[in-house]
Amino acid sequence: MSAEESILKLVDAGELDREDYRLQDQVGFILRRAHQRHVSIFAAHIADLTPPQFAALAKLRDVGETSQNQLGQLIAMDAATVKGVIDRLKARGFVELTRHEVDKRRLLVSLTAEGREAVERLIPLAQKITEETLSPLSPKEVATFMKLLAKMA
Amino acid sequence: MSAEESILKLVDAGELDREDYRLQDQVGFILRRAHQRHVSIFAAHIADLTPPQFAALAKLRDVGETSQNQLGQLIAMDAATVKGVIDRLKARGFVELTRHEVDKRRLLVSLTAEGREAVERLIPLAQKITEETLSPLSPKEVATFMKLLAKMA
DNA sequence: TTGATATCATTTGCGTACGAATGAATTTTG
DNA sequence: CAAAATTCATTCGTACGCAAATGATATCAA
Repeated sequence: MSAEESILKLVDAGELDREDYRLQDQVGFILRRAHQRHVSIFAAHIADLTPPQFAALAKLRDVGETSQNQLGQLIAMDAATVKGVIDRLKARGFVELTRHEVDKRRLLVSLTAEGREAVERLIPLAQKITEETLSPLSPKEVATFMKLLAKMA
Repeated sequence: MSAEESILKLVDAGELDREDYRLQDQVGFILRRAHQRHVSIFAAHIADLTPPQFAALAKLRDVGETSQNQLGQLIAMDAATVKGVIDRLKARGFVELTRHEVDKRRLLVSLTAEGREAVERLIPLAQKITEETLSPLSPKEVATFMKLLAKMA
């Protein structure tokens, strides 16, 4: 008896319980695996920086000086997480922190020269990472996938 | 001048550096956000269990008793991660651990009655979670998206 | 059979990720 | 203006996620 037939038999018998929910078919599960795969590809190309750390640097390159909180919003990290990421980048000399002159609550983050040099150098690698992550898909599939993924996120 | 024109001007001037890599367009970044969103939806429906914990329970329901390592492979978790997840499920009384009689290295994991009751009760909620995660997409888009996501993961 | 290899589990260390609580500074509002 | 509400940053606690090292057990091969 094939797997198909086996399932149909269970349906008939009203014993589908074990068949109607397959973990490996759920978006959440596959999303998690896709993300894991990406992180692994990232690490293979950029060993000394994590994706969140690179995201912070790349975004700082775009927007220049911002507060820690605002940077967090731009790269989808809550305040507690962003703090850790920025702390580590600061320890490496990639960013520097200054208090906002007017609003003394704010902590302004900006790239150091070294930080800027690092992002510029890494961006070509980041493009390769994106490419490799999407490599199982054809160009047309990539376009479709990115559109739908963005719609969902 | 529109943003488009502004970019074109930069291209002409050979100053495209800041425009040719946009973090928010990279798969890795969007994948991370999509995953975050899913986890958040999950938590809203199932507050007392994390997605990895539920994954372990759901898979144990499918396969019955397995070793910790093998379970890890089935749910895409390395040995160190799986240990923590199983420890917490054990502390809650959802799984029980026994040494393999023949191969004394192996630690067999299986659902307790309480664990089984919990999964069965939660599966309908998990289905809702999948639904809600995919809700920004039309049924046709869902089919396309799931196919491509699986291909990529 | 024994010595090399492989497998299973555990531990350590580091880095996200986020809820909740706290305190300082700012803004809103009565 | 003064009290209430909000914002920014920090800290604590919990939970993945993975690399690397370790120890116990099994398997393979000379």
